[in-house]
Amino acid sequence: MESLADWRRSHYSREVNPDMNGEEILVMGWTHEIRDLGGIIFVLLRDRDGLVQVTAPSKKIDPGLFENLRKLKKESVIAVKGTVQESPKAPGGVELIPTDLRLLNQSQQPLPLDPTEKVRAEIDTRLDSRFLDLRKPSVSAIFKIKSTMLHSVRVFLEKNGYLEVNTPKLVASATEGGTELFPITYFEREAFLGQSPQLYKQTMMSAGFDKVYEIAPIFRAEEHDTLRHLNEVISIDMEASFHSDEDVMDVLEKLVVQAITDVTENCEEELKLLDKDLQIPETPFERIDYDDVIDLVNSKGVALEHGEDLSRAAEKAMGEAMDGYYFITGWPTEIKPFYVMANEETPEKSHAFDLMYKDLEISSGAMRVHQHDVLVEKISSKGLNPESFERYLAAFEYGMPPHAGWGLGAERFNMTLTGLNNIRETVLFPRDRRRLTP
RNA sequence: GCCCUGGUGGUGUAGGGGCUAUCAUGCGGGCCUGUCGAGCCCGCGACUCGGGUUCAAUUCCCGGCCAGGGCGCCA
Repeated sequence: MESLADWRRSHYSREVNPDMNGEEILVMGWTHEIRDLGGIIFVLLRDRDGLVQVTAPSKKIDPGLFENLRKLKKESVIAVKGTVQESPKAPGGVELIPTDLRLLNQSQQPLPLDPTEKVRAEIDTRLDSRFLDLRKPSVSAIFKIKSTMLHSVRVFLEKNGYLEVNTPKLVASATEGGTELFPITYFEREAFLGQSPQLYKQTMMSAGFDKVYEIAPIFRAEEHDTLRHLNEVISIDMEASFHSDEDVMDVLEKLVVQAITDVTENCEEELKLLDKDLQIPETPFERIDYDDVIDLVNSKGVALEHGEDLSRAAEKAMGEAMDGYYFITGWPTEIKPFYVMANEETPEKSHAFDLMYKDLEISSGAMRVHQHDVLVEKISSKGLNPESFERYLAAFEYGMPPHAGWGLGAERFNMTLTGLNNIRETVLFPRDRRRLTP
């Protein structure tokens, strides 16, 4: 093992090109593969951006260096100094003729999975050795796309006057109802992990922040065991004063289109690695009323009664009938949370909407109740106790503006960008019913 | 939580009441100067755990644990 000392990377693999012929460079990374042909050794060095071939012909390099290259193990960390050589025979038309090598850290053998992907591994094996799994270019591509998407979302919202806020994830009580919460010990009291920033972002409307967003984890203690649920996910949440449901649906579809545009422009390589042909959808997205959803689903032979949430079979039927992104509007008031505003003329219908991608719900939102007395009434009618919402309700007594907002599941959105069907793939270290490590 | 399916070298698999347990990849060693899923030769490495049936269980039965898929819950 050798020390890094004064060696510093001069180039990432992706930056090495034939125009640099003759240049002295220094690359650092992992030995992805070693092909020892006897008189010539090829070492594929991998870094965050890709691969570069180090070519060592025995006659042209120092014998000691040649022996050290021969002894390298897969996935060891190395730094290579060398001369860039333009060569039509090399991958990418360029290779590095080494002049010096430092073995910075050795990797044990055998590896718990194969980063070259010659032999595939199951998701469980992959998650157990996630650090190695993430070295695969096709896996890290998912997170480069996620990073690009999140950056795009932030830029879009900032440009549109939204303020990024951070609300507590340690909360005193079950807020919205609906989902189970994770209880935790908070000194001498019981507390919970937050299921949603909903009540806080509404409070920010009363605080006069006008337009806010938050990108943060939410926790759901449901024992679900599916390809599209996790117990910890990232929620992209926004709330805007003096906005209706229609207004924030416009914001949502513009944001989705912007993120897709940015990903197609900046993640060409990553999309190719994932074999995903990402198309920019047209706006406005199709809007379909809940009543029509019932009819459509029933016409497909799937039973669904008015007043029911969509079953999995109903979602699948919708996925077959609809193409890409679409909104479901006009949800029955009774199956939506207490903070959702009912329609003025037809109070059995609400101002709530879901954004779907084929058979996957990726976002839901609504225009909210902003009148204190109506809210108290709705909390009671849901079987909840208004007294436990005292601090939240106070914000509605001193000038709460009309407002609307939504929450977009970052991982589910990412699934639509990458074409993956297992949500676990889109989280570095997923938390599901069984998995709490690594 | 329910239903279905499965658990075989490091990884991914074939098989199946008595075998030396299949193949690929990997790993170790050897040969090889243009590999790019390099090639060739030699070698290494495995039946989820507990109980039962049986002369004999990795194989059949029961249970546990774990996993995959579906559903439910949920977003």
